[in-house]
Amino acid sequence: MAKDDSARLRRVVLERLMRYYRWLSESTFRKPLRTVTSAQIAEALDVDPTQVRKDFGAVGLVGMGRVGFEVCEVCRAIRYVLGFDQRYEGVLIGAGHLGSALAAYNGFASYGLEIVAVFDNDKRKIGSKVAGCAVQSMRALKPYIRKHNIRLAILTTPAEVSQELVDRVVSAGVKAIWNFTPTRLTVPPDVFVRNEHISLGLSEIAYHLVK
Amino acid sequence: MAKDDSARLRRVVLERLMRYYRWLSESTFRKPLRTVTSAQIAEALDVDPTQVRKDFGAVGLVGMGRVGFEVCEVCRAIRYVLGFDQRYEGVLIGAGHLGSALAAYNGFASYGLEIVAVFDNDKRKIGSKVAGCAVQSMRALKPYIRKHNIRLAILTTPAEVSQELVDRVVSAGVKAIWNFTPTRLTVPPDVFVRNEHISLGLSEIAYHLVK
DNA sequence: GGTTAAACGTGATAAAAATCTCATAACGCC
DNA sequence: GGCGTTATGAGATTTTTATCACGTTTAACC
Repeated sequence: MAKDDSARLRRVVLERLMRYYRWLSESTFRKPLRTVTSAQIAEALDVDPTQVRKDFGAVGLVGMGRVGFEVCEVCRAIRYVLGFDQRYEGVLIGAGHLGSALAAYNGFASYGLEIVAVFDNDKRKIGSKVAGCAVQSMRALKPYIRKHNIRLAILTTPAEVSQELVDRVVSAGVKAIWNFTPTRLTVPPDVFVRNEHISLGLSEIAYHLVK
Repeated sequence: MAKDDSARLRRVVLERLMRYYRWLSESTFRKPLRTVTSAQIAEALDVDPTQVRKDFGAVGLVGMGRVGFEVCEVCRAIRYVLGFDQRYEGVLIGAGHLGSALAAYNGFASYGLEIVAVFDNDKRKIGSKVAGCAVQSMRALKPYIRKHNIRLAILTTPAEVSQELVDRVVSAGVKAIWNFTPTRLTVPPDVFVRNEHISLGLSEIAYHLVK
């Protein structure tokens, strides 16, 4: 059973947990397994088996000798620790290509996230629908967040305006920002920012391609 | 001057170099600086000044006491090491939302990457234009790669078909894959894969939001 | 039931990454 | 030109992350 260990989990661990979870979900979908061993997971995901056991240990999972771990229990523990079962609502700021792509991606729901509103500055976009959400004017942003108690903002705007928008949503009560903008944001210490910079990937690609 | 050090640079270093480069490019755009100190960069990007100097040292940059580093020289060295000045062509596989977003992003050119063709399975999309490229049938994929000597494939297809597509493009000569699919790909050792999994970000977001 | 093989849990170890400390060098000022 | 200030560069240290090694547990098999 997942016991609540108060020690904060590190980012690398969270990401690995996510990968275990995804693999378990889809592999059980293909062929339901009752149990799984750390070696199987390690093999499939190209990590060390010890790593898997350590990570599982960190979220309170214990396996059985000779058998391994119960798949459904592992999934449950990860869902619990990562908070996938608690629904939370996010607003999407910026209805450009990337914003639309994110809004259209319907896989978020299974991780608890629901995108409930989309905002953009472009008058031509306002009123149009993006993945079921009517695009609203930026003026509506702050009131909306206040009213619906939104805690997550997903940012896909041009870099120039991102800091200003962040200040606004933070002052409205947002506690986490998923930043797809190539900008380092300044926020109060109680606000969490996750940066997602695709262009970082280019550094590695270009480097390996040119070598 | 950027001297060619044969030691392979690690991923973290490459990514930081990219961040330095981006910041330097845009900050010189705002207000041209002739020189910059490691402390200034560190301050702006929230890293340790020593780290900056170490990274610079790794690409052969030397600074001057009391002055710092010459901006244009730093930029040049990073461009050189990361290979931004060598143009390379990539094909985009999958013209969905994310694919369109990537194709439309015109920032890649300044890092050397040009997306020269787009492929999709969906008959309704074939022939339509995505960011200036006519979407082609998947059947044309392999011949195209062969003919134009393409070395990079950007993958934004559904997870189920990604491995099969990878096998095809690799057999056609592709040497690097930028994978936006939530799948671990198997490739020969001489092919480089960079995985870009947005859903990993969700693990951290959900965790922090729920805590 | 006892034996064996397979998998776990964990403390020790190694590797990698980040940070600290400080001697050295260069510019600006008098 | 000498002196103080400031930034670099490199070695030492710490922290984090990953891997190894091994004793323990548990199901399967005779």
